[in-house]
Amino acid sequence: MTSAGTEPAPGRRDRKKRQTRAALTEAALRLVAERGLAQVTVEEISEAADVSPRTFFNYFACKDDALVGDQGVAARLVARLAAVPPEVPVLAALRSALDEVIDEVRAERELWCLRMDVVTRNPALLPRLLAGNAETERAIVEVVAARVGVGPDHAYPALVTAVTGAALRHAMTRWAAHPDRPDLADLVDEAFAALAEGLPQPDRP
Amino acid sequence: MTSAGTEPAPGRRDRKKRQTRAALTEAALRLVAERGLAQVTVEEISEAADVSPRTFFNYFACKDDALVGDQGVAARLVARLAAVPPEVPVLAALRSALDEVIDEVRAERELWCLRMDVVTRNPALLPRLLAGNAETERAIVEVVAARVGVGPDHAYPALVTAVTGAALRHAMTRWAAHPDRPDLADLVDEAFAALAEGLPQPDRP
DNA sequence: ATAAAACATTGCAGGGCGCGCAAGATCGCT
DNA sequence: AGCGATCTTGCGCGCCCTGCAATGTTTTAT
Repeated sequence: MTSAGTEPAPGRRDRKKRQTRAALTEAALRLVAERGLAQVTVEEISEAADVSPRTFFNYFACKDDALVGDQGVAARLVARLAAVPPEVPVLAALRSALDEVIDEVRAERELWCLRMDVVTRNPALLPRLLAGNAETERAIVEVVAARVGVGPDHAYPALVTAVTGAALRHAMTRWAAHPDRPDLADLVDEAFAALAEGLPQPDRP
Repeated sequence: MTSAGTEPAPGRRDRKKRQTRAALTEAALRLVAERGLAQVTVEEISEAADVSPRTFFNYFACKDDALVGDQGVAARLVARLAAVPPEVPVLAALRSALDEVIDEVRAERELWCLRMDVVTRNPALLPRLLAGNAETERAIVEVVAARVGVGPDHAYPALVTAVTGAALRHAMTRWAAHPDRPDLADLVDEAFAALAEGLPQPDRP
């Protein structure tokens, strides 16, 4: 069956593209994790992925994108968010929609460990992680606005999007910092719970 | 030793440096606001500020830094935060410490309008605005940790820092978007109030 | 099956960025 | 005035990123 879910047909071409893209990101992450961002050139990454340096830029607009590139996660997040029943509060809905992202992290655990390692060592990359670009943020803002029943120019949707994005990135950074790697879902839950309660100060020990 | 207030002694040299730095940022902002980020070269900025292109890089590590460069705002914010009485809750303390930043924005209103204009048109710059770099964030995290009475590796300080940073950037973006430019302090207050209340959904109209 | 259209990869050329180095100018201090 | 520290500048270099045109491969249409 070729008309399975939503995709029209993979085709050899698309498969090769995905392969090449994956090879480039993996090569980039491994090399940068080893030597540091500045000590790795696009030429070396392309070499490791066995493509021409010019081809690298057919896949990624810049070197950083090979490390934190989105790969359509954002679009799926938006779709998932739109599918959550409208009566669910916004924070809970966002948290629920993140389950899919968390699953993807689980599915490619090693790669994500590498990625977070690279990101924590190059904090300039952090904001670009997961919904870091303007287009994605805008899309999420619109869906959130629709959920709460206000216009997309209202302050609330943008605030919630920015703040929850920060909370998510915080949870992922924490996940990467712990050597024993607790479940990412728990860390995200903690952060979202703190948000929903107004960031109450923890009890002094 | 001229131990007047806090500064040792301005001196002609420092004055010239400040002048040059200011000239570079202003030139950069004006040119980029006019033509767009990609259509302005470092050479043109340096030309407009009447220094050599090489000198530009003695002041800023990259082109972007001339647009969103910190100028020590972060250090003052940290100092200010440490000066807030310990019994004040963290969110209120952060909000209070931001008064100084808000005053600086007021003092250089035109420049900040330009800057926010540039930032909104180039959203990749947004995270680097006001405490966007790793060192600054780390400093704020430490002060917050000390205030709350937990270690700097506890999750809470980092979460609060990341989230309030997002809220501040949200307020500034909103400030820039409004043609009538309401008082920035009010927008920051709104955002912080929403945070403290756990981001309650607004009433549907 | 064969031809045509569509697309991916590559090399080449080039502008711009960012930095290390060393010479010259300027400033602060005694 | 003179010395040391600091700042500016020119030069050169490697790297990033893009546009263009040629080649080869996959897909589609006939």
